[in-house]
Amino acid sequence: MKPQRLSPQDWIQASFRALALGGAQALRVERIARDLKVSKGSFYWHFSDLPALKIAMLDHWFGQATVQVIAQIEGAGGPARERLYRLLEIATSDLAAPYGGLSTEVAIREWSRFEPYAAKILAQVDAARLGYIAALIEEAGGQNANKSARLFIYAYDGALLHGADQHAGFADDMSALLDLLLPN
Amino acid sequence: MKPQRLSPQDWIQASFRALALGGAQALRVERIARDLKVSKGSFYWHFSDLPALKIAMLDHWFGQATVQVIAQIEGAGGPARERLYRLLEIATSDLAAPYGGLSTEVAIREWSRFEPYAAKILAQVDAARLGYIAALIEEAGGQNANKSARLFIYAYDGALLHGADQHAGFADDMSALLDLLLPN
DNA sequence: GGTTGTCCATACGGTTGCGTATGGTCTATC
DNA sequence: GATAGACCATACGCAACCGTATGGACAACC
Repeated sequence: MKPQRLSPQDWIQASFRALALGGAQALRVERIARDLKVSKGSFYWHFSDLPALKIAMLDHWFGQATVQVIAQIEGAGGPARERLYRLLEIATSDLAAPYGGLSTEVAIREWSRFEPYAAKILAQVDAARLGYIAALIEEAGGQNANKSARLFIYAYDGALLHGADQHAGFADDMSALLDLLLPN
Repeated sequence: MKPQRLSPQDWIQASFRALALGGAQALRVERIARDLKVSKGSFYWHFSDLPALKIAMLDHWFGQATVQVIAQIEGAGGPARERLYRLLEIATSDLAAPYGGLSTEVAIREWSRFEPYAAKILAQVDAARLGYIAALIEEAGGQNANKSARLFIYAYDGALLHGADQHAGFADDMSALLDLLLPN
């Protein structure tokens, strides 16, 4: 074993692992350091303190959770209805949350209940997603695009909260809802 | 001020306040003791340790979250569709969560992600609710009662997760979904 | 091959929280 | 009004964690 040589990105990645596995409460310097087989002297070299790491995590997640997903869907093109289903595919895969699966989503949402900056970032992500989905629904000819988009997002996040993404039938349930919301 | 004289129930109630305000992470002996203007010597008289308090909380919540609500609805009677809307009313009021509003629900759901006993109780609550709602939907003539009940619960809990219960239009959104799920 | 800067280990003081031990106070009961 | 039990305060040891201070290891560079 040669001596570890870490970057801030390594710390951010390990922190997302800890977040997904143990929730926001697991974001502790010494715990993540142990996971990286390194002392916390390393951490305080790369970051000024724990809040700085959290800000870096949230800023990183912001790009991951909105810009990248939307760009991926829009890049492929196709009619709105098809793009909605593709959104579903991407969301139900773990592409949108590379650091520990969909539980990252839920963890950040809990996190945001008591950490103002997390709440701020999450509000931006939610607004971006809502606007994008509402636009897709409207383009697909759905009625009450905003309300439908809200319901869809609520159901999706509620299913995540229930851990339904680990059950079979999750994708079926979501596409059934989409069929209800779009003109048959 | 005469000297405090507390019961285990007082501790449980104060603990639910702490849970709703600060999440599962706020369930600390000394914090709740401060809230009760009492030292932790009192706590360890009424409970053996912190896990014992948590178990008492969850057992208490179990009755509150299922039995009482269902009994209240069934007691009033009426056709299934009407009972579903009454369920909505009760759920959107704070009757189902007397210790700090709907955020108790969300807090327990976070809590259950890392506390096995909380997960066990929550699973029982979820199963009871799902069965009850599915039965109501079926009685009201809805198709795919189980899937519809799942979607309804997902959307409801997702809305709670988003804090939508504090926005106007929450009840409207939910009843709109119910209209989609029931035969028009 | 000495110097400089990057990256990490170790040791320290301070805080917070758990659970225990011990003693105090109030109440009921006789 | 003395006694027993219920209820609480205080003080202690222990562990986890934060942030800082200081020094060591290693590579690059001249």
